Amino acid sequence: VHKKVTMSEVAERARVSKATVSRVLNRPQIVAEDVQERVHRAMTELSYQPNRHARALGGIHRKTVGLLFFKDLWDLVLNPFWGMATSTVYERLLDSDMDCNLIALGESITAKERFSSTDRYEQFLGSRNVDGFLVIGHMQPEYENYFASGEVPAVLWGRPAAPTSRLAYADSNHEDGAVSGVTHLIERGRRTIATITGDMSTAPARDRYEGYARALRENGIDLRWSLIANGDFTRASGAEAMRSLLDSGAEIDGLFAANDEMALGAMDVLSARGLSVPGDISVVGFDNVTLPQRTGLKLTSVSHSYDELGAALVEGLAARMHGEAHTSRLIPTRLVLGDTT
Amino acid sequence: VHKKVTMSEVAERARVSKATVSRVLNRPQIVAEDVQERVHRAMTELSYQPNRHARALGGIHRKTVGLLFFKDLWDLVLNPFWGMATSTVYERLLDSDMDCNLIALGESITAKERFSSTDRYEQFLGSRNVDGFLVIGHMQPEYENYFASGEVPAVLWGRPAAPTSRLAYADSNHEDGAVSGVTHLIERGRRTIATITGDMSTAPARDRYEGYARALRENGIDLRWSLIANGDFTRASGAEAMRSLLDSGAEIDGLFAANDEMALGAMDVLSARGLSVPGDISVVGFDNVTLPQRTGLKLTSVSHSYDELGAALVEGLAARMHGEAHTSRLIPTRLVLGDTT
DNA sequence: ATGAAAGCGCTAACAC
DNA sequence: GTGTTAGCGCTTTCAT
Repeated sequence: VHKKVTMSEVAERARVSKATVSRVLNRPQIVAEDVQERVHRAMTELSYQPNRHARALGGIHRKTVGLLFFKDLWDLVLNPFWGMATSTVYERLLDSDMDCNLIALGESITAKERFSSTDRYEQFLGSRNVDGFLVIGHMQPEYENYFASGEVPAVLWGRPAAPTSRLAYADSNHEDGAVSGVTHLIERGRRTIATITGDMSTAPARDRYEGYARALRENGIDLRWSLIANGDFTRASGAEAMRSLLDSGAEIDGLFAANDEMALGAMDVLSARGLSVPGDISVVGFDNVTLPQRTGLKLTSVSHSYDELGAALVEGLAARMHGEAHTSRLIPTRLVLGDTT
Repeated sequence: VHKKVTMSEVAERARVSKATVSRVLNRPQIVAEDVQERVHRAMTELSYQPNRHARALGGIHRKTVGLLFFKDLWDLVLNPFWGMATSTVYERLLDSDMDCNLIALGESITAKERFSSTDRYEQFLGSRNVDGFLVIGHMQPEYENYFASGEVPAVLWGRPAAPTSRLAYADSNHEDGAVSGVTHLIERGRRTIATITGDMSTAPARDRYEGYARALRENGIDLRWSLIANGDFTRASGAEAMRSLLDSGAEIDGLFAANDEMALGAMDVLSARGLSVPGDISVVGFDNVTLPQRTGLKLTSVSHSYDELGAALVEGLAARMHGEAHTSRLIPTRLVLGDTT
C-alpha cells in the first residue's frame, strides 16, 4: 500500500505554497502557466492523490449517490432489467463525476431490519456517506412518503405507486411503447394479435396492457378476451400463457408480450408446437434485454431509452441535491426491430 | 435537507467537552455512566450524525470496498449468478461494517477507456475513496498481474487465470461439486448420464466437466463421447445441446448440466419431446439460482455456499487491508435436492 | 473520568 | 498571481 503523500510535500517540491497547489487542483485558470507546469510535475513525481476526506471537509465535495433497490432478491437476480438499470445509472454517474454507493439490495436485507426505519437513510445522508438516493423498484408506502417528502434528495426509476405522490421520478412511457409495438404488428399485416400481460398488480404491466388495447382500438380491431392471457413477467409464465392461448383455438398471427422473458417463454412453446416465428406468428417483446438467440433470431422488442433514462435520473438527482426543484420525466421508448416480426 | 449539527453543539447541550462526546462515540467504556446518558440524550435530541469525512481525517476510518466487475454487460445482465454474487457480498460487507462502492461494471465501461489503466485503481485507493477491491469476473492478464502484485489489497471471487498467480481468491470447489451432482444421479440408479458443458474456455466449465468425468470413473462407468455436448452457459445453448444429445439416439436417463440456465433450456426440450423429468431423465444443474418452475418442479442443483464465499471474500479482504497476508480458500459446495431427480 | 489544545489534509478568504 | 491564515469536524495526546 502506498504511503500517503500530502499537499504540503507537493508544495515544497514545486516551491510554492499549499494554496497554489490547491488552486491548480480546483481553478487552474487563475494560476500562471509555468507554475502549473511545475506543480503538475511535482504531483506526478510524487504520485500525489488528493485526500477525498480532507477535500470534503474543506468544502469540495464529490457527490456520491446511494443506489437503493426495493426488490425481492429473486426478482433482482432473475430479471435482466435490474442489471441494465444498474449499469446504465452507473455510467451516467461516471459522466457526471459522481460516485456510487450500494445501499440496500433486495428484500432479503430490508427484511433483516437493517434498514427497517427511515432513520437509517437519514443516517447515510447525515454522515455524508451519500448525498442523495436513486431508488429502483417498488417500495412500501411508508418509504415512498418518506422520499416524497422532499426532506432527502431522491429520484425514483419508475413511477410512484401513489399517483399523487410528489416523489420525483423518471420512467418510460410504457403505454405508448406498447402502442408502438402492437401497431408495428398491425402494419405487418397481423390482425389476430394476442397479448401476454405482466403481473397486473404492477403499473408497468397495466400500462402495457392499456397500450395493447389502445393500439387495437385505434386500428379498428376489436378486443377479444380469448386473446389475452396473464403472466407474471417470468419466462415460465410466458410459456404457460402461450399454451393456454394456443389451446383456446384462436388463429393467432401476432403476439405482444409484456416483457422479453415472457416472449422467450412463448417462443419456446411455439417452436415446440411447430409454429414458425415470424412465419406463422410475429412476436414483439418489451424491455429489449435479449441477445440474438441460438436460432439466429433477435427478438423485436420495445426498448427503453436506457441512456436517456439514466441521464434524466442523474440530472434530476443532481438538481435535487443542489436544492433545485425537479420535474419528473416520462421518456419515450423506441421499437427495436429484430427478426421475429 | 437537514442542517448539519456538529459535535460541539452536542457537547454544549450535554455540558461536556467535545473530547467526551468523541469518547462516548469511540470508547464508551471509559466514560462515566451518567455522562454517557446525558450525551446520548443530547445526540438524539439534536439528531446528531457524525461527519464521516471529519472522522476519517481524525483517524477513525470506516472501510469502503470497491466492487469491481470484469464482465461483459450481457453476461452481467443475463446470468443470475451476478446478482447472487453482488447481494451475497453486500450482506457480508454490512456485517463487517464496511461500505460498498461500485467501481466498474462490465466491459461496456472498461472498453470506453475509463478504467483502461491500472492508474485508475490507484487513484481510487490513494484518494481514500476505497480501501480495497473485491473483484468478480475474468480479467485480462495485465490486471490480474496488477492485483496479484500485492500493492493493492484485493481479493478475487473465482480463481486467477494464471494458476501461479499470487492473487488472493475464494472460490467454490467446482470439481467436487460436479462429482457430488453426478454421484447423486448414479445413486438414483441412473447409468447413462449425459452432460452439457459450459464455455470450456473458462475454468469453472472445465472443472465441472472434470468432476463429471471423475464421478463416472469412480463408479466404474465408461465415459462416452456421445453423451457430452457443449454449451456456453446460456439457456439457448442448453436447449440446443439437449437436442443434439437426444438426436444422437443415446438412451439417456440422467443429465448433468454445467449450470442452471442450461439445465432449464434442456428441460424445455425434454418436455417438448414428451420426456418426463425426473421420470425418464433426471437432471442436475449447477449454481442453484432457480426458483420452482411453473410446473412445480424445483431444479436439483449443486449450490455454491454463497454465504461462506461472501464471508471468506470479505474476511480475506479485511485481512489484506490490515496488511496481513491472506490465504486463498476453496469452499465446498452442497447439493440442493429439488424435484428433478 | 474529563477538559484543553494540537493537528489530520485540504479550501477559502484575505492580504501582498 | 501567490502566500498567509484561519477554519472544516473530528480524534487524540497530555494535563488535571
